[in-house]
Amino acid sequence: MDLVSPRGTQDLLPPRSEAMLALYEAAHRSARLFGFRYVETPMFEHTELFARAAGSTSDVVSKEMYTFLDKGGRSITLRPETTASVVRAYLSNAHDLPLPFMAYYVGSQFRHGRPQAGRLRELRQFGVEIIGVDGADADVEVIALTDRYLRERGLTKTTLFVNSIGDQVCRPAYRKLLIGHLEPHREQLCEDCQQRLQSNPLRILDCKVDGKKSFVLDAPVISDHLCEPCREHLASLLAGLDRAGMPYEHDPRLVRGLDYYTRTVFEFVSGALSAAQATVCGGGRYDGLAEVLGGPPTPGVGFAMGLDRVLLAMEGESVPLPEPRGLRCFVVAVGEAARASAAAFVDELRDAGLAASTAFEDRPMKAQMKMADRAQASFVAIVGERELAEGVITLKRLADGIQKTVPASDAVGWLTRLDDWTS
RNA sequence: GUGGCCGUAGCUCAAUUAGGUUAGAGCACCUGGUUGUGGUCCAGGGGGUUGGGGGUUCAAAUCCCCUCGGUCACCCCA
Repeated sequence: MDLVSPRGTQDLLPPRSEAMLALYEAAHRSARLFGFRYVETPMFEHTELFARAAGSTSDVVSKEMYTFLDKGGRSITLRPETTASVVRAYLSNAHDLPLPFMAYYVGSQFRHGRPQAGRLRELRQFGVEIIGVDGADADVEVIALTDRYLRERGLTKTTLFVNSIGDQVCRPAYRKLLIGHLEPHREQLCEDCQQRLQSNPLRILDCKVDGKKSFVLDAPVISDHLCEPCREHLASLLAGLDRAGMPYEHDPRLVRGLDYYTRTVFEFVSGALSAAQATVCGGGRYDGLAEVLGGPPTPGVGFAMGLDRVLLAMEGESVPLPEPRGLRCFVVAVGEAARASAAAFVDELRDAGLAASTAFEDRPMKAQMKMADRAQASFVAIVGERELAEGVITLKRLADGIQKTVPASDAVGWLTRLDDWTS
């Protein structure tokens, strides 16, 4: 039996697992701070949901999905992203949900690509969606949440890039214009871009190979060819970011792979990660998605943040990972006879809300002290024959070795009112 | 999914250059340094089918093939 986890997955163990947990907890705090409500959607969906939402030409759909037939013969896909699920869930429950619907989620996504650092087959994401608002203030709000979250994690080397990719009105027209500009140079394009000329010409602008060629640099950019409503939306977004004091770069070549994006697109890119996987968070507006899924026209905007990458970026910037709080007190029982009293004291501590633990077996005191140390306990309580005889408990603060013997009845108090230890 | 690099104890590595006796070290882990005190120090100990399979050879960690995994770039995205 091979004991390694499947390709592209990882076991998160202490202390890294606890750093990830801290990211989850912070995600909940941040989202709720902005008024988002927690949602859970299924880890798998009917394949059709993702196929319709993302567009069958996108890479995510054409080659990265974990798709299988269930025992009823249905085509099922492990979620590669969650926006489509949230919108589906919204549409099917719209009659009793408030508008705007502000939802957030935290969880795993699955994409079958070739793994490398910062690109896993099971990846953890934190995301939010605002459904039902078409004004740019909603866009500013989700960006502000991301910005705050990343800053509070201690990241300083991230840059926000924004752009507008137009809507159903101006994008097709721009697309035609762009193809017209590039068509005469077809022969000079790389193999990929010759394909993209029909499938996704906007991508050619940020192609690693062709992006620097003069006829590509001269190509028209979408932000110069937006329709009036889209132009206003972009202006309003940028004004909002300025007002909120968030630095950004307007990158007219920033594009998005999923078909449902309209108008606003944005990315937070970390300078602490290798360039190919440096996007820590991506998002944008998807005003066309609800209709694609068969619902009424419903605007939406959101982001998805890759928490595995956030963790890597923190490590890359040498941000100290949040220290998990250890035990308040490890209770050492000296001798078999003391174990019952020790167990009772542990229970008393837990009743008082203090994390406490003790050895599961009668072990030498030295070994128990070592256990306390490794449990990162702040204090050790010693319960032995002497203590039992006198009705006291010996407390030791591990950081400096200061030790006090106190009445057993007040021991919990000593471990609660830590200011008594200032001596 | 395409191409390059890599794969020795839990971790970081040595031994691979021209195949040659029981594959080493540091850190980590466990146990001791007597009778009630962790984190330091000292001593000892456990742990490796050299990712796996096949081949060449008297002999393979070392050479060849396949495979699995990691990593970097691409595709694309978080």
